[in-house]
Amino acid sequence: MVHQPYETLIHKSEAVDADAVVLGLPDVCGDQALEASACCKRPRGRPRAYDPDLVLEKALFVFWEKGFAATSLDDLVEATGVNRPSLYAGFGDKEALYLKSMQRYRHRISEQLDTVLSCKGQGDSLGTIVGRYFDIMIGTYTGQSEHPLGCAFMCTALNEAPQHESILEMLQNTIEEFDVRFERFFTDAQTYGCLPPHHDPKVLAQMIGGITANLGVRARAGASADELRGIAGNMTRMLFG
Amino acid sequence: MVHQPYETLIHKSEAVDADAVVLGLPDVCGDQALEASACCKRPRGRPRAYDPDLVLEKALFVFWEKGFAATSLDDLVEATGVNRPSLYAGFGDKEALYLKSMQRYRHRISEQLDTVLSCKGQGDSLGTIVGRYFDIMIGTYTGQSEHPLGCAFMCTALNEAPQHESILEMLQNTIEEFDVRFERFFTDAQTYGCLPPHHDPKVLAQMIGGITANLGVRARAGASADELRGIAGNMTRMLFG
DNA sequence: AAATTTTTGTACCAATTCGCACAAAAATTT
DNA sequence: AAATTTTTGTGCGAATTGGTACAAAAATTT
Repeated sequence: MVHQPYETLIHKSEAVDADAVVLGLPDVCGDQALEASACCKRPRGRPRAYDPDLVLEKALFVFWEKGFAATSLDDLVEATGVNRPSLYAGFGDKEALYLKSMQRYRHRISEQLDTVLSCKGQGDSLGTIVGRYFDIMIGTYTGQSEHPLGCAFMCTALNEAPQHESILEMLQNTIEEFDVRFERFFTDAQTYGCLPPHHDPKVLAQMIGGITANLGVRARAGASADELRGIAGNMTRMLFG
Repeated sequence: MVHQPYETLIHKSEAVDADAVVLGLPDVCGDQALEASACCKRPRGRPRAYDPDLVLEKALFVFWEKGFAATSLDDLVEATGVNRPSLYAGFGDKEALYLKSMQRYRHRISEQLDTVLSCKGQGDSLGTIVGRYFDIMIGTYTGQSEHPLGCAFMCTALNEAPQHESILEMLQNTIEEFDVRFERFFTDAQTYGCLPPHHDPKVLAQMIGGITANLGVRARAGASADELRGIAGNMTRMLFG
């Protein structure tokens, strides 16, 4: 690998790594590399040769495919191009790297939901909004690889939850965030008159969660995006007319 | 460990291992031990010192809790009390042992469903039948351990599916069996007049699958049986009024 | 009782695991 | 240019991994 600070490479990286989606996300290394990109001046020591966000993206992909336990540090080194001590210095041990990768995954989806889940009663029916939501999830469940990888949380975090307290907590937080988000969405829909008042927003939110889980499972089992869209369509039609 | 053929122990085992449910299930070792219990005569060599079904039950529990990859053979030896070469001789390698354990899990649930899922129009409403089904699933998701372990398939098989063809196939078969089973249940319900004809049995089956997945996930994240019953109740009421 | 057959249990192997020590490298600061 | 600071990269090491060889044990068969 050529020795070159990642700041000089990152502008080319979008062309070189077309499949790696680089998004602006909150700080992921507690260190100075990010401050360097936020602040004006470059930090003191030798500059990092990698882009932390890109590393997390590639690490996420490996974890997503092989699971946490079966992913070795050699796998991560090979996938990210960053050698072991640098990974440790930058992200902590394997568990910390996994958590940060998953937080990135979660945050990206969360931002996508921001753009889709807003019911202000401006003409879009609930069904079409929920349909758009499912399209996004189906996209991430099937679009990251040749073979669909399903939901990264269900497929990898569930497996580790009993053995790793931190992963369990992350899982709980994610579920909680999901629940309140959709409950709020449906209460908003009711106040804007898009949803009849006899529906219970909490129950509807749980229903959405169930359907989402179903899509994530089926994707991991090999279902195509078209199949999943069919299922999601059936569900939305059943629930919202 | 005392050297003693398991045939002399198995009758006491129900008292000794009260938590280990021993059910009659199809052959699990391709060998002769089972033929010995089916046939009259004892086979030729040294008799097995373990009960294959009990071993699978204990192995299942370890896999369920730690996942396939993180479960070591030492874990299995400790949990089952059977040493390594005997495990290999009796069940094959780690993957084969996992598959057999999961088949047992699957088969046990399948038999429980047999007793619950039969709609012949004999007074039980669809809601109560489906409610009983959810109770069974909640039982297996929360009842095997102090901490709920969730759905063994979702929590462990999903994780391994992309890396182990055989596990992926088992997962696909399980989903397929589940789907056709519930689709048939709802079509039967329609023919017996328990379900209005405007419902689509396939869509309802997918809905049940989604809710089940939701319960399995939430259990793994620590939800109590009561919480899960609340969710399941909301869902059944919403669907079957 | 000797021969045969199957399981058991010890001991081991090669490979892989995660994590780290330490010197060289690459930058800024003085 | 010397000193300082941080990252890189080689290499290692203790522990664990899945799997097996082989002799002793425990049964039936002859």
